[in-house]
Amino acid sequence: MGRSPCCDKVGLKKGPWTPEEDQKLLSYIQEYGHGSWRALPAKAGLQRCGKSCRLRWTNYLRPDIKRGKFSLQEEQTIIQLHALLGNRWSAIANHLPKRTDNEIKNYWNTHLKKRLTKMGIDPVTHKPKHHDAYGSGSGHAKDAANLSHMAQWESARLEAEARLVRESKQLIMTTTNNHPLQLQLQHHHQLVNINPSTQTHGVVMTKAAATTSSLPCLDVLKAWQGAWSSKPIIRDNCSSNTIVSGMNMMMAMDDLESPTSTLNFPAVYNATYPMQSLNGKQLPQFKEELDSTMVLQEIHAYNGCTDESTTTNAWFAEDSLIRSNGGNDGSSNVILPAAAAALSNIMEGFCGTADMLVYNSDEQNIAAGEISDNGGGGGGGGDGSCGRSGSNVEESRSYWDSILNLVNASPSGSPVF
DNA sequence: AACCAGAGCAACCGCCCTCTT
DNA sequence: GAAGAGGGCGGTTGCTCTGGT
Repeated sequence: MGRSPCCDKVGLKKGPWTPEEDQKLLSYIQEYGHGSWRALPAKAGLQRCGKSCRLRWTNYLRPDIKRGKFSLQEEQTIIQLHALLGNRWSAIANHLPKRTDNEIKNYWNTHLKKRLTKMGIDPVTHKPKHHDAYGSGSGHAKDAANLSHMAQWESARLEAEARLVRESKQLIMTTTNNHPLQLQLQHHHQLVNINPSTQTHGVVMTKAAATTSSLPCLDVLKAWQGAWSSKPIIRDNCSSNTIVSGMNMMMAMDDLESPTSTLNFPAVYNATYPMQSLNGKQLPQFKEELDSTMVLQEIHAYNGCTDESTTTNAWFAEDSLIRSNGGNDGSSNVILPAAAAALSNIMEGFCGTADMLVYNSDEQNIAAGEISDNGGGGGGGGDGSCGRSGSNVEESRSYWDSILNLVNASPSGSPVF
């Protein structure tokens, strides 16, 4: 395809905009709207290409733009969303009212990236640069500090991912069934069972005996396995196949890697995800694949599933799902990368890898180190050994409240949440 | 006061996607 | 279905500002 740049016409001005040009553009758009950007410059009497006009408008002249220093909350939000979304600045900008993607991108590159680097956190992966900060041998104060910082960032990421999963679930719920969702994760030779249908409260994870199950949609899962050749096993109680998914979900299990922080989903998905083609159809780009409904459709198409209620399996590790679904306890049956990712992080918290925040049932009441235990021994995360101090809990709670409020207030058409 | 280096940011470039014909 | 137009997006560039010497 390809086409020539819109600015290659001779005589078109480039470079910084003058106040006069700004005024012309502003006046024209206020009176007529921008309409076709390509046609706009001539109509507005500007010697600029349409693209330049559009950029000037969207990044600078638009009346609903807030300029100036970023607040602490905005910074935190950017970091959180960057951990989740990577360099998808426009998506991030959707959650920062009145900020442009360009501004956020610049701010990230000039401030936040450096700050994270100074903290010993890789700004790309949002992980500590020296991995053994996780290790048991990190008795040094430096490592402890890193761990603390890292836990904060990881918590941020967890929150965002969980949010994403919730939204995905809400989409899918419109198309699904009433089958209870039950999910088991093998963790260090023990199964962790998540069964929202039997729990009304909190993230419930119980260790259970290993079972064998079968699953109609095994092929899809095998594809996942190929993509992520790590060890974890995911079982689905609704059927009887053992599903082996190397999904990054499992990274949390043994090597404590986590998904989205280490890898941007889009990049990973597009570059290495072997399930690029389902039934000869391309899976949606990750940009859109957050629209889980589309993924659901693709997977159904691939599996030839005619009955959504019985053929696929949903992973919903997010608290709102797991907490009482009331009569709506149906699992939507699709494997969502985001869901798995979030689950991995919940598991990560469950395993007590850091003083991690873990969701409780009330999304506005996130407690540090708390996790509901379905009577089976919730593991290290809930024993308080890795919890924050009380004041820090409050601080974190407050922080998350603000973030969640922000995300909740996100535009409905947001491509992310 | 002059010079230099680094930071900050507006704007450009080019790729990609979607929509229209 | 193919091709082109329009626009969005992320990466990069280069100018300006600021602080240090």
